[in-house]
Amino acid sequence: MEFNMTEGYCTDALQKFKLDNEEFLKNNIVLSFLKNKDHEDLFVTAICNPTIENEKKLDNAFRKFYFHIRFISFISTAIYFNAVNFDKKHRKIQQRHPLTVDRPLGNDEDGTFKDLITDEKAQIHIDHIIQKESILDYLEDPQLCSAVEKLTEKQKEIINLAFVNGLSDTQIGKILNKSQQSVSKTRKKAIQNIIQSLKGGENSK
DNA sequence: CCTGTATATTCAACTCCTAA
DNA sequence: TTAGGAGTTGAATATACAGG
Repeated sequence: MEFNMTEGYCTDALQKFKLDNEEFLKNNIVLSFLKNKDHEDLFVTAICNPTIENEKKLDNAFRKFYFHIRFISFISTAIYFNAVNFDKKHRKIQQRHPLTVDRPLGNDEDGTFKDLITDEKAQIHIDHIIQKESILDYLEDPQLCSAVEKLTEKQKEIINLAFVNGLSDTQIGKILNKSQQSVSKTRKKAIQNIIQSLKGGENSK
């Protein structure tokens, strides 16, 4: 670390400081701070003329500089993790809702990608549609429908079995391979969530 | 009153997701 | 990367109620 010694009048003081604070002057933040000409001047002045005012000026300059560094570091970390989270979320959505395959194949060929794919899971079984009743089929109130739609898949499944099929907690537990207590709790939680949603809807009016 | 059944509650442990 | 919140679970226990 070489200081600006054009002042010349306190070379000894600066040399002494350098010797006494070797480790301190190797610190990256300190080095970075002193790279700025104004900071270096403040630093040299504070050593050559160590009045309270000069030290205060140096302190304030360092505080500002340090805040700036921390702020940039925070923003940079936040951007990084947001990017990671966004990527994770995006991949997940893509996994859950595969991209449309309706795009034309191009290359002068007729048809789309879906014409080339046979996916058993994508087959629509009319029996399933007819048999699989949902509680939503029985609800007319849009707010209530929206509240039910907000529930987790587990909660919706249990609500359906309990209120559409009229099964007991124990029976539902057997079907879903869960304990009766677990079913009871999830059902109750679902109802609480519905009430909460409805209350929220009312408040927002 | 006792017993059996259904349901509710409490607690600790766990996973998953989100925000920082 | 990590802390914290929400959701879920099973075990243990409590409560309600019908029937003998």
